[in-house]
Amino acid sequence: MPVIFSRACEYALRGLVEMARHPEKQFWRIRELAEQAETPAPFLAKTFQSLVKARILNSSKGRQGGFSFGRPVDQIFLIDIVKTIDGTRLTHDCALGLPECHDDNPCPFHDQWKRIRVPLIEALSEESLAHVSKQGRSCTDSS
Amino acid sequence: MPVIFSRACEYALRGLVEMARHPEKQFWRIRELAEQAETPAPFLAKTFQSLVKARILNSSKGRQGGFSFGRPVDQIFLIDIVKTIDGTRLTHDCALGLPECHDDNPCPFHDQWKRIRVPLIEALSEESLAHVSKQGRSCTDSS
DNA sequence: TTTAAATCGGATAATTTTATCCTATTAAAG
DNA sequence: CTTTAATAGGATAAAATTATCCGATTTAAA
Repeated sequence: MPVIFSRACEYALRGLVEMARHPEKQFWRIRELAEQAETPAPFLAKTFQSLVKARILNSSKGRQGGFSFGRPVDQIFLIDIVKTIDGTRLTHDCALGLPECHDDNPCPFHDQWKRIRVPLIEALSEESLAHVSKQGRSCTDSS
Repeated sequence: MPVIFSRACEYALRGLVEMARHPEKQFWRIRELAEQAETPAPFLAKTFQSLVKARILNSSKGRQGGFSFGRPVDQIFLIDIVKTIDGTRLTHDCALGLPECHDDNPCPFHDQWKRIRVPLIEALSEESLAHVSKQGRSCTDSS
């Protein structure tokens, strides 16, 4: 198991950050991007289809085609990407897997998880691709 | 995918909480416990083997056998259970899946994830089974 | 007009996780 | 001593996720 995001989501985030780090590039071909982000190209391609449907990315077929952002990177937030690919499990579901767990019928870990989940949602909602892409290092940067 | 713990870990936590809620019971048979915790019995049994190895549980074979706690429930912390079953991925690994990501070579999401992960580790380290089992409701309680 | 190069999307394969099964071992009850 | 009932652990099955493949479609260059 991955850490908190699915592999698909990890790969998408890595790819999108890589794109955001190179604003001079208009269109990214999936194979080049996958190489930079160190992700399996066909899997990243599949995942990007969802992001196109969600209007986070534009795609253009044919020669000179590729992917570009659907809107400015300071208007794309991590929560948009995570929800598109992983859905709402991280933001809505019970940490112990109990479907009937809600605020008015809490599982034993409900309050503790809520204290973690709420700041996590806030962080994902506030962090734009523009900001995140300026943090840390690129996958393929030498340390 | 589950939320943050693996299914195995979700089931273990639910089973252990159920046990802790009934201190009058000396030994739990796996089938009865699985029923109470609403988990698949053979899978819970497998998972409990790890907890026995980790000395969190005792087991006793044969007639009248079953599982009991390896130490007082106020000395068993959620982090012990999570680490036994899910290992250190939640506490150690990079949220973007990059193996080379560390404090001195951070991925773009490293700091944000750290701000979530550290309180999560603290919560898991401070919450004993004794405390958690007094929170919320049992799986099979009616609301 | 033809060719080359890109995504799209359905099908399939591989891997991991989840779930079950069965025999062996153990211990208490009869 | 035999039977019964429990866990241990290896083998297997099922399901979900991850990964790949290939033909169809699209677009620009030759």
